[in-house]
Amino acid sequence: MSSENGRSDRPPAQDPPGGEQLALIRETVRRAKPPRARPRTWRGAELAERDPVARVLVDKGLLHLDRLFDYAVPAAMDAEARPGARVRVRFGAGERGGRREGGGLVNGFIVERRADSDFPGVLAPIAQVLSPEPVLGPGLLRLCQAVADRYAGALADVVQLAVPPRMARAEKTPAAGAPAAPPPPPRPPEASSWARYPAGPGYLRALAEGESPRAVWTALPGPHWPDELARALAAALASGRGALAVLPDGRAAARVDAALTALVGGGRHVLLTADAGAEARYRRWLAVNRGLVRCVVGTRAAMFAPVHDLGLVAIWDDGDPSHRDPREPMPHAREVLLLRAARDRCGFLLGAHSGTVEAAQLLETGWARPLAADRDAVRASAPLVRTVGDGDEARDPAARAARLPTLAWSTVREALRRGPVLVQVPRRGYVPRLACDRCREPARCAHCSGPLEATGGDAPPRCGWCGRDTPGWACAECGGTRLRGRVFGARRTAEELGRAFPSVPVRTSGRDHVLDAVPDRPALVVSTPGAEPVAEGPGYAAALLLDGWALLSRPDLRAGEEALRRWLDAAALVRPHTEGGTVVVMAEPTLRPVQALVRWDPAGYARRELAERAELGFPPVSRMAAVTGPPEAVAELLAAAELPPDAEVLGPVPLPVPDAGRPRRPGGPPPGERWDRALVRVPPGSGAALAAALRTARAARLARRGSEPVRVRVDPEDIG
DNA sequence: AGCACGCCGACT
DNA sequence: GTCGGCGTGCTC
Repeated sequence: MSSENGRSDRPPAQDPPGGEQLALIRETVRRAKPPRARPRTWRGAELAERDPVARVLVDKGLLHLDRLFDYAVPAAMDAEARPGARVRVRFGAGERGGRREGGGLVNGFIVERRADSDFPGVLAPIAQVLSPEPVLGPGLLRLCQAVADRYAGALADVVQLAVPPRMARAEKTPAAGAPAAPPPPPRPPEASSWARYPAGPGYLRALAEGESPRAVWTALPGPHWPDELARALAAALASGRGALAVLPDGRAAARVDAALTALVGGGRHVLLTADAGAEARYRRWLAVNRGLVRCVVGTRAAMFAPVHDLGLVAIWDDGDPSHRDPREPMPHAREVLLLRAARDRCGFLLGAHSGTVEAAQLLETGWARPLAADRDAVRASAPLVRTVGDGDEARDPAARAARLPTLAWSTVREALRRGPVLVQVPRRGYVPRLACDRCREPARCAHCSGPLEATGGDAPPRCGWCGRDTPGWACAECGGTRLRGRVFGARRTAEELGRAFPSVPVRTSGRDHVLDAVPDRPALVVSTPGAEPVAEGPGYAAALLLDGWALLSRPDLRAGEEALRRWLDAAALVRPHTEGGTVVVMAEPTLRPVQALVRWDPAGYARRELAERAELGFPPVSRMAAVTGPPEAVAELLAAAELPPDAEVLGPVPLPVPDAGRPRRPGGPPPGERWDRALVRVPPGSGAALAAALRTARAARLARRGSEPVRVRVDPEDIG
C-alpha cells in the first residue's frame, strides 16, 4: 500500500476478510473528520462488519458523472443503510494533505451493499441515512436505468421522476403493526360492456387466468370506458397479480378510480394524482412500494409506481400530450409502460377513442392485438358527424350574428331542445389574433408589422410585439378597415353564443375552471380541448367543433392526428345518432382527419399515417434523436459520437432565430442566437445504440468543458 | 457544475 | 521568494 496517508504500517487488529482495500477503508474512516453531529449522523467510531461499502447513486443529474460512487458504511448506520435507502454524502471534495474536506452534502440512494470497492482511492463515509425506507428497490432501479438508456438521459434524472420526495410523516406506520395486503378479489369481473368487443371477454379472461395479453383498444364512444378499464385492472388483480393504469389527467383518473372502487371495493388500489397532496401521495406510494396495495390508478408520474408482481400495465389516450413528462429526459408514459411490459412480461392495454401511429405500429408488428368493435357496433354508438367548410357562409342573420354557418347554427338550435350542447374551441382566451375581414390576410401592426391582438370588449386592437394600440387600422393588402378574429377563445365564443341563444344557460370549462359534469338539461357548454365536462344521462345532444382549420394548419407531423384525437374525445361525449346525437365540425371535408372523424375510423387513419411515416422514414417507424445547439457544438458532437453504422444524419439545419424581446422557449436558442438542429435516424433495432452513442458523446463533451450546451432529445416532438 | 491543483508572469 | 492568472481534470 503506497498511498501517502495509507498508514499500512499499523493495520487494524481483527480485520475481517477484505484485504488491503478494506484496511484502507477502515483507516480512511478512522481519520476522516466526522460531520457535524446530527441525528443518525456517523460519529466516527467503527465500520460496518458486513459489506462495509455502499454503492451510491448521487442525486446530481450531471450526465458526465452519471455513475455509482462507493462510500464507507459506519457501523452505526449498518442496519439503516440498506439498498434503496436515501442517504446524504459528501461529494465533490478534493484531497489535500491526506485529509478530506470541502464538498457539499448531496442526497443519494444506496443501490447496493458490497464487501469491497473497485475504487483505488480512499472512501468517504456516508454522512447520514435520511431514511431506511427502501424507496429505490432493485426493480424500480432497473426500470429507471432502462428509461435512462432509452432516452439517452441521466439515471439520477429519471430516479427523480420515479421516487417521490420524502414526507417523513408518511413513513410512520401505525403502531399496531404492519397491515397485511388485502386478498385478491374473490372472483374475476363480469365482461359487462366488454361484450361489445368480440375479443373483449377473452381478453379479460386471459388476464384473470394469469396470462399476459397485449392489446390496443379502440374504445367505442360513450361513457363506458372508465368501467371497462377498471374491469381489466380487476381481472389482473383476480389473478393474484398487480396492475397499473396511467391516465392523462386527474379527472380521468378519478373516473377510473370510482369505477374500480365500485367493482372491487376500497383498499385494493390507490389513486396517485397530484391533487391528493404531496404527503397523501407519498403515503399511498409507500403502500404500493411495501406491497400492501397491488393496484395503482394515476396520472403520468404513476408510470413508475413500484407495483409488485405486475400483471397488467394500461394507458388511456396515449396521444394526450400530458403523457410526456416535461422534465429531463422527457419520458413518455406509453414508452415507459412498454418497457415495463417487455421487462416484466405482463399484460399491456393501450386504450383511446382515437389512435396514435405508435399504437398502430404495435398492431402492425403483431406485438399487440386489436381490441376493437365491429363496424356495426361503431355505427350504432357514434353520433352523426357533419362538416362545414370554410366557404359555407352564414346566410340567415341570426347565424351571422353568432358567427356561425347556417348548418351549425340550426343544429345547435335544434339540439338545445333535447339536451346540452358542447362547443369545443381550440384555445382559451380572448380572440388571440386578428385578420382582415375582407381578404383574411392576418392583421399587422402599421408600425412594426407585429400581429394584432384583440384585448377584449370594445377596446382597439393592440400589437402583440410593440404593444401600440391601433385605432385607425387599414389592411395593407386590400385597404379593408374591418377586423375579424382568427381564432375565437372560449370566453368570446361563450359571449356570442349566449347572445345568439338568449334563453339557454352558457357554461364554460377551461384550464382555470374545469367542470366535471353537466346535467342532462339544455345548456351551451363551451370548452377547450381536454376540459370537456361529461354530460349526465345519454350524453350531449350535439357538439360543435369550431375552427378546425386552426388545429390542422400547424406545421406539425402530428397536427392531423392531434386534431382528430381532440375531436373524437369531444364527440365521444355525444349520444349516438340513433338517439339524435349530432356533431358539426368546422373544417374542410376533404381533409383526411375530417374524413376519419365522419367515418369514425381512427384506427384506419392511424394505419394510413403509419404507412406514410414508413415511406418517409419518420418515427416511430425509425427511431430519431434531435441534436440542437450552437452550430460548431452540434457538428463537434456528431463528429465525436460513435453512431451505429446504420445511422443517418439529417442536417444540420439552422433553427429560426427567436426575436429579441420575446420570451425564450425552454430548450430553444436564446433570443438572437443562431442554433442548428440535426436529426439522427436509425432503424428500430438500433435505437438503444443510438441513444448510448449520443449519451457517451455528450457526457465526454460536458466533462471536457462546461460551456457550449448541446441538447439531445430522443423522440423529438416538434419535427416538421 | 464546483473545486483544487499546477505551471507561468508581476510583484515585494 | 510569493501571490495569483485560469487551463485541466476529478468528484467515492
